[in-house]
Amino acid sequence: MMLLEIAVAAPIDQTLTYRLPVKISANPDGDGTISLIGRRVLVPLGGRKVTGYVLAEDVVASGEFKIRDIAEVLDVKPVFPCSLIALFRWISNYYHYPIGEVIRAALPAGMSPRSVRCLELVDSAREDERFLSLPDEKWRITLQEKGSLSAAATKELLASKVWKKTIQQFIKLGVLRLCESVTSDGVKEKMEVCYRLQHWLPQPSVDLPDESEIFQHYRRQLDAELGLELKLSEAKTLYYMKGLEEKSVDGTSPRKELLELYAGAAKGICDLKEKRLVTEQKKRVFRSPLGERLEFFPAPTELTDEQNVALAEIVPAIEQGGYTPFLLHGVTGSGKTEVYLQATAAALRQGKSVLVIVPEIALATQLEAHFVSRFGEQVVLLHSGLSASERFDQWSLAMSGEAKIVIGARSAIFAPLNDLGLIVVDEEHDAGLKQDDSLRYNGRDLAVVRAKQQGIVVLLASATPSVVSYHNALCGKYRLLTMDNRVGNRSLPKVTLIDLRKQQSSGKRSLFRPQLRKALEENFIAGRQSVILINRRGFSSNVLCQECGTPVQCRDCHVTLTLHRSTQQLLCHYCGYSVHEKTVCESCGSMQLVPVGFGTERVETELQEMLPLARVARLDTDTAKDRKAFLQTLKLMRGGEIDILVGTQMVAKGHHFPGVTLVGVVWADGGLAIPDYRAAEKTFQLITQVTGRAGRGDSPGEVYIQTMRPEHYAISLARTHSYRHLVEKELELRKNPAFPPFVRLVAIHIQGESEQDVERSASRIAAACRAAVKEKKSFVEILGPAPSPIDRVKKNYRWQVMIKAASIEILDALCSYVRQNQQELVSGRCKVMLDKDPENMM
DNA sequence: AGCACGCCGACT
DNA sequence: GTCGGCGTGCTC
Repeated sequence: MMLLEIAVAAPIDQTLTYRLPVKISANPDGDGTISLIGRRVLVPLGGRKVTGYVLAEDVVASGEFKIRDIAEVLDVKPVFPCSLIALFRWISNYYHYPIGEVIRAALPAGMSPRSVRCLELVDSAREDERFLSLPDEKWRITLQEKGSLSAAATKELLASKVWKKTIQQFIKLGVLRLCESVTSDGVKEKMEVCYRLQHWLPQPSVDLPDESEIFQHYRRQLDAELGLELKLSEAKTLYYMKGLEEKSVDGTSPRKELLELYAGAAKGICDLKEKRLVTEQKKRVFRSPLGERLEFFPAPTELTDEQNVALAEIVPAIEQGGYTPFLLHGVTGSGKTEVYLQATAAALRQGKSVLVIVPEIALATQLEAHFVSRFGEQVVLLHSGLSASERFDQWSLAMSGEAKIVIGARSAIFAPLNDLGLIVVDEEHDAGLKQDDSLRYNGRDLAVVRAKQQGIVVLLASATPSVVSYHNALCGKYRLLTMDNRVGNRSLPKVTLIDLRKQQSSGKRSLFRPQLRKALEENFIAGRQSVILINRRGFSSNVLCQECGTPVQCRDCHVTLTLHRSTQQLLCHYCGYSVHEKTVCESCGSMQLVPVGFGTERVETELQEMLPLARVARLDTDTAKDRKAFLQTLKLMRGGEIDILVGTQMVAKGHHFPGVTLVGVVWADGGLAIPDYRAAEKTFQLITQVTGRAGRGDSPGEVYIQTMRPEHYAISLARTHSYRHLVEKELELRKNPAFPPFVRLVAIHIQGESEQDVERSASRIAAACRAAVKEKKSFVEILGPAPSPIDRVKKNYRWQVMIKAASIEILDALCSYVRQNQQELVSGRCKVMLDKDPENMM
């Protein structure tokens, strides 16, 4: 009797114990030694069946509960390697999320079936008068016509007050019945019918000039050897099969291809099967996600000195094995990709596999081209943009070891690679690495945890590392690698600041000051490309001093206040501090405080008016919704078919646009006004990243930055590319009031349809936390409750409580406390979500 | 999450 | 006096 530790796909914190009954064989193929760990099972839970993930075998039951039998073993081999189990447990514990849900989120969608109930009309009761006399409701007609209802329809019906009772009566009468069935996965391995020749056909001894001679040869041969009389169609089929077999790896001919060559094969195959000359088998096929040919990138003939220095540290670490975290700070254009490629090659030489995490699909596609150019077929792409079946295929390739390199967005951190030797995280500072719904994990942090657990090298890289990561490097937690120079000794672009506060003298007010306008015109005439960045973050309602450009800040929190017109208040979304909207500027005393913000399209329109002949394209959240269109725009830009690309942060990310020589930023300080303690850090990163788009080709780049606050350190330091000064300044500022890396944060989000319930719940949670930490000696602070910066989403009101603590233990204790007492703390139907290390403060 | 068990209002 | 509402609490 074997007991198993199983994580069920339900919100239960603990793992459960189930028995593997003797009648269920774990290994239907007869091999009794293969473990169940990492495989999926179907288990009874309460009154239904759900997917369970086997985490351990031969466990000891505590005897506290009755142990039920597994209903079914769903896989013949593991779907995730056992090395990931420790990561799943860590995540469950760290992010306070049920372990089964963690695994469900980690696996490709559609791999966690559950049982559903369908209402059926009992056949013998088809003519039941009581049933037939029911009103002509849709469900009754469907039942009569099809005999059964879909799971969704059944659920809806049983939830309705009007019909529940009637249905139950008919079930009692034996007219209707509820049938339990397991939802089909949706994602299945795609199988293909293949044929295999059972009799070896010798090549014709002499070169036979035409096909009909070959057919005759086959017929004579088989007649002589086996006494079989072949029809012409059979001989022809054999001939084409032989051709296909020679091309295939495993000596089989796919039915589809065979029929394309020779339609008569449909009949021929049937006859050949009867004669036992051909057998049929089903084979896995893999659907290629590569829509089109990838660009080829040749390997460089030599590396830069800095690349060599970095690799001289990374490669030995990979060869020796053991947990070694690196932070690679390499300016834009310094050739970080080549470092990833060389490091990957080193890991592959050790027989290890490699995981590459990027913040965004578009970047994955770009990196993929580099990796495929160097390593060919061993590379797979794993990201949410793939269809469920494509994702499943890529997953299987990684699991089976056929793919050695996985490139993907944050969820690829769960890639089922065995023998991992290296994890690379590109653009490690990017907020896109943080998942901001349901399980709120940070892909970069998980990369470090996975590397630590598996004792391998992790390489975090960025032109603008996050302040927290850089601080870790300064403290010695990470090994710091620096690349300060661009490949080919190209200089970083010259950055010019344009002060927006200086009044425009003449005529119509434009979003572009003369200097930028002139540069754009000249660049267009010279046939070169430009990029214009609009900092979308500046579009929320902030109040800015017209005289000095300073936004109104919170007294305690070092974040910008948000304008609430309805209440005429300026409100802090961290702690709830508020002032009347008519206030004075703290830095200059001016009363000239005005709300800011302008429309995105206006930038595009104005550019088009300015340069009617220019091909202008826009890249923002609106236009990026369609992934294909988004990638198409990037491709057009890369191919030089767009003159000016306008966009939000998206245009700034590590895209390689070789023809861009001019970059303009419409309003650089817009992002400084967002209510986020990292506003300055993010603004600096954005400007630096977009600046890096200029002058990557042969011509040196120019950058024009329009700003209300040229003297603000985030902007002035970006002008001089002074990353290290920015870090120093930020670290100084974050000591008081304390923010990461000096404290840890958790945001507790409360949302629900009733504003009152949400507010009351938030207050109770905050009060309970305050009471719980009264005695604590080490630093802990509870901020709020306060409405979330975006305080109403889809009919839901949102509030938040923020907890700052010096020790992670206190933070975790509070999280557990809130979760355990949720029932008492939360009123009505409010949802509570814990966000550890929050990235997006909105 | 589902689903069962369990305690208070509108009906026969 | 019953039926049935949906509030708490468990699921190996």
